[in-house]
Parts: sequence; C-alpha cells; structure tokens
Amino acid sequence: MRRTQQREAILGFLKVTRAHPTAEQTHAAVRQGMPSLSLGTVYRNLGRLLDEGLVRELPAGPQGRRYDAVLEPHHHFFCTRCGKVEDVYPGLPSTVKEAMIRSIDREVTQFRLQFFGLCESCARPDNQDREVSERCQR
Amino acid sequence: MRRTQQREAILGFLKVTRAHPTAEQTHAAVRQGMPSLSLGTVYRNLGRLLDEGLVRELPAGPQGRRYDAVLEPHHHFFCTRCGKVEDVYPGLPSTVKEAMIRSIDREVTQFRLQFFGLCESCARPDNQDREVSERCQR
DNA sequence: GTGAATGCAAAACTTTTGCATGTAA
DNA sequence: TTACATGCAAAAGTTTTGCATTCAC
Repeated sequence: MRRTQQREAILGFLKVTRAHPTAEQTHAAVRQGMPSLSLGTVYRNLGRLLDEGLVRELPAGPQGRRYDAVLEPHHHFFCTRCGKVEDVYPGLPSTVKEAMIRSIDREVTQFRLQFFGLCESCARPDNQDREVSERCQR
Repeated sequence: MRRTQQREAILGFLKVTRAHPTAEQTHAAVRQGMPSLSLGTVYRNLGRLLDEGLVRELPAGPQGRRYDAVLEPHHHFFCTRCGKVEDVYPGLPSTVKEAMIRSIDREVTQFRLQFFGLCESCARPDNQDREVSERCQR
C-alpha cells in the first residue's frame, strides 16, 4: 500500500482521536491541515485501511458509520439518545473469552462487546428535555 | 400504537425469519402477500417498532442496516466476506455478564456480543475464488 | 516511467419526509 | 369522527465510481 500524505493524515487522525468519527467528520478534521482533501479520498482510504485491518468500523448510528484506529484493546458503549460512542474496558477473563469463542464453533477473527444505554450527559435529569444538539458532543 | 395490517405483517415477518433482513429485503418479502406495501411504510414501521423495543437493529453491513425481532436471547456472527449475519448462542455465565456490565459503570439497557469471521460457505476452499453472489445466501 | 492514489463531480444507494388519502379505534 | 398510518414521490443524506491528473516508488 502506497504511503500518501492523505492516507497518513487520515490514519494518523483516527489513531489519536477518541471520538469515533464518521467519514464526514474525519474529512472535516483532516482537511484543516490539508484543505484540498476530498471526501471521496476519505472514503477510499477508509475502505483500503479497513481491508488492511488498520481501521475498525463501528455500527452506523444516526450519522452514518463510524471509525477508529485505536490499537489498544477496548470495547464500546453507544448512547441510544445522542449517538455518541465511548470506549469502555469491561473486565472479561481471557479464559472466559476464549471459551466463548470456542463455543460458537466458527473461525472467529474478531470479537466485540457492545453496550447500549444513555451517556452521562443524556442521562442527567436537567438535560432530559433539551435537544441533543444543545448539550451533547457527538 | 395502532395495529395496522402492514405493521402486523412486518413484525410477523421479522419474528420468524432468521435472515436478519435489510429494510429493502423486508419490503420485498412482506410485499409478496401485500403488493401495495410501500418501502416508506417499512422504514416508518421499523423506526416505530425500534422505539417500542419490539425490533432490534444490527450494524449496517454492505447492504445497509439489518433488523430482527427474534425474542429469544442470542448474539451474532458476521461474515466479513459476504455480509451474512448468523445467530449464535455463546456460553457466558450470567455472573460474568453482570460483573462485566457493572465494571463499565454506566446505565446499560442492552448488551451484545458480536463475532466476526468467515461463514461456513465463504470459508470453504472451493469457494475462495467464486463471486459472493454466486455461492452465498445473504 | 508507471501504476496507484487523488480531486472533482456525477451517480447510485439508503433513509427520511410532505402531502393527500385511507383506516383503526 | 378523528388522529394515526399509508402510498407515492420528492428530497436529503451517505457512499461509490468514472475520469483526467498527480504523485510515490
């Protein structure tokens, strides 16, 4: 895979952010330091990096699919109200994990835990009636 | 929520199928017995049934978001080659599950396990070079 | 030099929405 | 009777693609 400035910038951004950005958000962020970057290039690179296993794709929420390239093993918490995705580190003994994978009797290359609920901001009583856009970073 | 023929038919279909259909596939299937059913109505009902917790949404694969309404607790295996989704029943002691949920320190309303790999059909050596569409039910 | 990658813009898909009409309660 | 749901079609939003040009190797 050829090392282009665009690819390095996109991957670099996804490696450090913890925001699980969409393609659009990635484009907006990386473009700050590279104004000519096109959205098409972001999509093509996300596809390429996904193939190479350098990037992970998360379920499409209200704003579309989300991505991250954080290598450290972690799982995800999805806010069902605002769509935000947070990293979580649930305790799961590796023996249990391995037994679980063995029990489904398939060739598993990846394993994920997903938790759903309200994020801290959406759960706060004084925020119940405010629009998501007014109070929540997504 | 009003009980319409369309809503009953859509929910009924999602309760019995194990194919985790997309909105489009659901439309095609339910339409067989109700030719006037529109795709817009399928989307509106999926949204409504999702709000009521009667239907679950799965991550968008290559063909878009997928749905199921199977009540029995189960988790999912995603084929990374053809996009098929299969139900799996991994062994996970409830004490471990509860400890895991407690460990992330958030209000969790739902918890899912997702496994990724190649499905039986995509993993078969003689299928390696054939197009996905030629050999795989999605 | 050459093939892979990019920018741009159009096209293809997926999902949502407005509005007139139909229908369950 | 009336508010909710539907069908249709247009609009909005997301993702992919064709093509000429640029750039990494």
